[in-house]
Amino acid sequence: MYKRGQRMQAEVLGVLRRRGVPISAYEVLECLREKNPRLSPPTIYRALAALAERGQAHRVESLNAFVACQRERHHHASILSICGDCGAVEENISADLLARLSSIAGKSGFAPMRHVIEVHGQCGSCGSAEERA
Amino acid sequence: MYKRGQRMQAEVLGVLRRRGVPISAYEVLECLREKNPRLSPPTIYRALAALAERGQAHRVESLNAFVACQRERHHHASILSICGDCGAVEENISADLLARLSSIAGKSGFAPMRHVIEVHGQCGSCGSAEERA
DNA sequence: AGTAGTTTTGTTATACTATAACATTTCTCT
DNA sequence: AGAGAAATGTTATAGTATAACAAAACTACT
Repeated sequence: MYKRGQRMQAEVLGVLRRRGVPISAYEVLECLREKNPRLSPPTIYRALAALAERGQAHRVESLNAFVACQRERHHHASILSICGDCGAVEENISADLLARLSSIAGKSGFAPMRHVIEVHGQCGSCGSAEERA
Repeated sequence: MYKRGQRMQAEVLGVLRRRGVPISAYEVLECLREKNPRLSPPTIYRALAALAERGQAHRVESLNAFVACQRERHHHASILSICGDCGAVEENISADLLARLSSIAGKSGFAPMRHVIEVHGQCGSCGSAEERA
């Protein structure tokens, strides 16, 4: 039986880390149900929300999925590069790009609060694998 | 009764334009059902997919919603600034930012195909409205 | 320790988003 | 006109997310 709070969040983060690629909240749920069949969606979503808030996991908006943070805990917006072939995600941070983005968005008085930057494409290894074929 | 294809897409685009702010596929559906109660989700999703493909509408990934393109039809990635207060969206295009983003993502051999850039915050008018209060 | 009040977590149910699969219609070409 | 291809309509269901309330745990105070 699970303890609460931090413990649940640690379990969820563990699943995200083991998988490496973004997975849906329901995939997390299935994994953890193997040990505790009574778990329900809100429990998972709450843990995911807490992890995302603390920067330990990120929600991938364009996939409706979640992934463990690859860097140390941070509160900067990530640039997520998502491979459509293998699902791998690479995480980058660029204060410069963020500043430019804020400046573009802010031209007409807009005050940015949260940045969503996701790039879909093909990762290096899938690209070279395709070349060889 | 509606004719097919282009006609349906025009109806959907009309709804998106009248609303101005991003709305869900189901909100579009409800609007159009006033005239044709037999419409179903796949019809709307197909029209939205066609519009998005041609750059006449954009999917807002972080809202699971759709909005009419504010500029002339284009195939560049948009920078969408989304006001959390009023829901208004402003659309910007910056080849420079896109190039920088591609370069960051491409550092490790990643080949970008589609860019998702969304900024949540507060728009100019909601900001000044708040000041006055 | 007891207990009233607050916050967190568990539970149930349901709402919202999206698409698979197949039937029907329309189009195009001969 | 009729065969084949493409687009659309229809039914059903899969997948994502949260509202609302119940129960448990924690806190601060006596």
